[in-house]
Amino acid sequence: MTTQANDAAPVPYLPSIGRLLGFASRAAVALSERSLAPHGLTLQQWILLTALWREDGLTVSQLAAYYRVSDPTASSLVDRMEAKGLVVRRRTDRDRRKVIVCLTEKGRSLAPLIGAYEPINDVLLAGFTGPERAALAALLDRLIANAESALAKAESG
Amino acid sequence: MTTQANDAAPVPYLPSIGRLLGFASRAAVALSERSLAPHGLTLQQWILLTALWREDGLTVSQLAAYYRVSDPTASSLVDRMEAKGLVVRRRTDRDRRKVIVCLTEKGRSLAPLIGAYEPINDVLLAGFTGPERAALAALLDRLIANAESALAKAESG
DNA sequence: ACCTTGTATTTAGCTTGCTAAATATGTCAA
DNA sequence: TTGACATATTTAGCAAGCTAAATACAAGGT
Repeated sequence: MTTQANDAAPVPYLPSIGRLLGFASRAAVALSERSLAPHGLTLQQWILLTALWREDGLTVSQLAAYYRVSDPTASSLVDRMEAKGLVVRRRTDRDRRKVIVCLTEKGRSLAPLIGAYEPINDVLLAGFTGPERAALAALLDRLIANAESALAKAESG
Repeated sequence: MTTQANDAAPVPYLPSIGRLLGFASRAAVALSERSLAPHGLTLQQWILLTALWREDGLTVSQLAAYYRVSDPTASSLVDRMEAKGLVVRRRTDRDRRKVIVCLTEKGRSLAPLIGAYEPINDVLLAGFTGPERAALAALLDRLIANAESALAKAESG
């Protein structure tokens, strides 16, 4: 991707929607990281913080569900956020299996960044009309539902 | 994500298009891996093979451009494909810096899988009309172009 | 010939995602 | 109460993405 003085014409793409989603997702992540890096956050850390800014003390598996990743993924994200001093883990007394994740003063102080998605959306969706933005979101929602139902079906069957 | 017996209502999502793309992309990857695993391929390996099936002997950076990933990422994908016996690396004589990636007999024998994206598309886009499929692809293309131009602009500026 | 600059790839080291398995705690029935 | 099962989290180990830096070769000017 970096060094490109190639003579040959590029191989054409197959019309695979999964590939397109991958390109779009990576590009969006790269753009988001660009805005968040000055604040010392990665996109994933920002995402978990948006949940905690609205409701502090969520459990690890609630955070995983919010971000739709596996529990181990959420757990290791929390590891790094704890190492950065953004959150602390606390065991609950009601159910000692559960670990709730609580904002530190430092984590809370970044709360104004909850609106950081807006300028990023504006760049990604530049030139999109209102109905086009709504259509894209709706189509993606349907695609996600299709994928998740297919995955769930294969699990049980 | 796995264990879900939570009492509390989930924290609502912010309308971040990047988040939505991430969900969609991960779900699509999971679904694709499901179809390819029986053939011993990951999605990423299948993607690079689709390029080689149509034009054998591409260089590492041509493969990186095709998949729109960094050169190191492509290089390590080729490492694993070589370890699996799907491809071999060969140094060119015209320019001894270049490494071309060539299919082995085993890699070539999987070529019928070049159509594997079709059933996956059908699952992801189940219930989508033809125009909706076209609209989604067009919107994603525009979003990708927006992101890449913003990234390129920031680099030079 | 030599020195600089550019190009192509790889190496090193990090984050993020996954599954499978380990650990710890809770729950319920016999 | 004890044993079996369920739930919540973490650990271990892997694949895939990135940037920065190392390596190796090419090309051009002096």
